[in-house]
Amino acid sequence: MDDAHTVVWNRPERAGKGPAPSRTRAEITAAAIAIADAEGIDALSMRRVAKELGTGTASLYRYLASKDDLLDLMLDAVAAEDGGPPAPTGDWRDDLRTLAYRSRATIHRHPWMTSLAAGRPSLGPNSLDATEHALAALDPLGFDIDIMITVVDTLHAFVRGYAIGELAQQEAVRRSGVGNQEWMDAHTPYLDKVVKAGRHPLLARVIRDAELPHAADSAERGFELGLERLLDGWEANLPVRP
Amino acid sequence: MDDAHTVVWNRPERAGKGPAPSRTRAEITAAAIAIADAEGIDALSMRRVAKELGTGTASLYRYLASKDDLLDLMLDAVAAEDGGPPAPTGDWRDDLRTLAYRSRATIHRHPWMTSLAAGRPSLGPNSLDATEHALAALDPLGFDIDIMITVVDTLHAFVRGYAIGELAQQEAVRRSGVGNQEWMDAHTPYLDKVVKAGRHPLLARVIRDAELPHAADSAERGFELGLERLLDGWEANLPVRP
DNA sequence: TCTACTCGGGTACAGTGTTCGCAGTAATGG
DNA sequence: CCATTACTGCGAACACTGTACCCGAGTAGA
Repeated sequence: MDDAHTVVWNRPERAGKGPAPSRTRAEITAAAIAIADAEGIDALSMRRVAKELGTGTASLYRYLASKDDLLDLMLDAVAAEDGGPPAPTGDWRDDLRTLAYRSRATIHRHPWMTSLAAGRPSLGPNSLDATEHALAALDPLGFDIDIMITVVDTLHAFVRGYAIGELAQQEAVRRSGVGNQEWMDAHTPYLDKVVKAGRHPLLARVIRDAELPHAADSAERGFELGLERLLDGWEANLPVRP
Repeated sequence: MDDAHTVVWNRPERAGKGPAPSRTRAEITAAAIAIADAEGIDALSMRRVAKELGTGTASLYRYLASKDDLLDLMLDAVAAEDGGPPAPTGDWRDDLRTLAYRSRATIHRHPWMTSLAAGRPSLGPNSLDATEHALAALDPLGFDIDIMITVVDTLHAFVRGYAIGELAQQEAVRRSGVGNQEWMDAHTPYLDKVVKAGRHPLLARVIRDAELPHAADSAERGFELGLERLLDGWEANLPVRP
C-alpha cells in the first residue's frame, strides 16, 4: 500500500493491472459491521473479519492500510443510514426532530459507534451528505451560515452525548459478560450504601421519588424532553425576517 | 482476586492480613492518567503503567481485577476535578454555565476521556458527587425531580457530545503520528474534490463563506452559542411559581 | 513460634495488528 | 503470441497486548 498516508476515501479501490480482487471494501466493511453489531466492538479483530469472509488475514491489507481505515469506513457506512431520504418539509422543527431521532436510532442499531466516534472526525462522503442534509433543513430559516453550522453541531452534540449516556450501561453489561440482573445485583449494594450515607440528598430523592428512571421508556422521554428544549432555545432566537 | 465480580469502588483496597502493599490504587490510577495525558490512550498498557511505577506487570493485578477496572478508576478520578468547589450562587444559569465550562475544560485536559466514556456508566463516587452538585444548582428552581435529572442529563449530553466533536480531529491528528500540517495536507485535496463536485452547495458555502470555522476560537464560540440556546430552552419552560 | 494468609513478580499463553516474501494470475507492450 | 509487469491472496513471523499461574518472601493474629 504505497499511499497509506492518504485518506481512505480518496484512495482508488482497484489498480487496474493484475487479477481482479475477489473482495471489495464495502464487503469487508459490511462484515465488520455485522460482527460489531452481533458481538460488540471488542470482538472485532482482523482475523475475525477474515474468518467471516473466508479469506486469509493478510489479504485484508490489500484493501485497507490499517484497522483504523476499517473503523473509518464502518463509521461512514452507518452514516449513510441516516443521511438518507427525508427532505425538508418546510417545518424546520419537524425536520430537525426527524434528523435527531433517525440519528439516535442509528446509534441504537450500532452501539459501537459511540466508542469509535471519539477521536475520529466524520469526514467520509456519507457523513458529509448527512451534514449537507441537515444544513438544508435550516436553509429557509434565514440564519447566516455560521449560525447554521452551530445549530447542526449543537444538535449532533446533544444526540451523540445523550446516546452515549443511554448506551453506556447497556454496553457495560454486555462487556461484563453476565446478564442484566447479575450486573444490577453487583451494583445495587454499592448504590444503596452511597444513598444511606446521606451525603447525596438529591440523588437519594432521584432514586426514591423520581418516576422517570424506573419507567421503561425513560431514555426515550428524557431524549424527547431535552431535544424539545434545545429546539425551543433556537426558536426563541430566530433571525428577524427582512 | 476472589471478588472480581464486584464493583471496584465497593472492594476494599487492603485485606489486612499479610504484608502492607507498597502501592495504592490511587497511585496506579494517577500514573495511568499521566501516561494517557502525555502519550494518548493507545499508549496505555499494563506493562507501561508497571514500568512507570517501577514494578512488575503482574503486581498490578493485586490492586485491580482487570484493565477495565483501571479505566473505571481513571474516569472517576478525573470526575473529581469538576465535581469540586463551586457551589450554587443563586443564579441557576450561571451555575449551569460554570458547570458546563468546567466539565469541558476537564475533557480538554484529558482527551482520552471521550473514548472511555462510551460504554462505561459513570457510577464512581466522584461522578456521583458531581451529579449531586449539578442537581443542587437546580434545586431552588422548583422543577420536579424528574425534570431536574433531565436538565442535568441534557446538559451533560451536550457537553460530552460537543467535546467529542471538538477533540475528534485533534485526536485523529495525534494518532496519525504526523503533524497538524501534514494531516491537513492529506485531507484538503479530498475535501476540495467534494466541494468542486457541486453536490454539496451548503457545505461549499460553509467552507467558502463561513467565518467561524476559520477562527482560532471557533470551538469556543460554538460551544458558548449552543450552550446559551440550551439554557434559553429551559428558561422558557420554568415552572410557574406557586 | 506457628500458621495462614497476603504481596511481589517472573514466566507463560492466547490473542492482537501488521509486515514480509512468495506463488500465482491477468492485462499490457512488442 | 509471448514476455513482462503489476498486481492478488496468503502462510509465517514479529512485536506487542491482557492476564492466569505459581513461586518464594514476608507479616499479622493465634
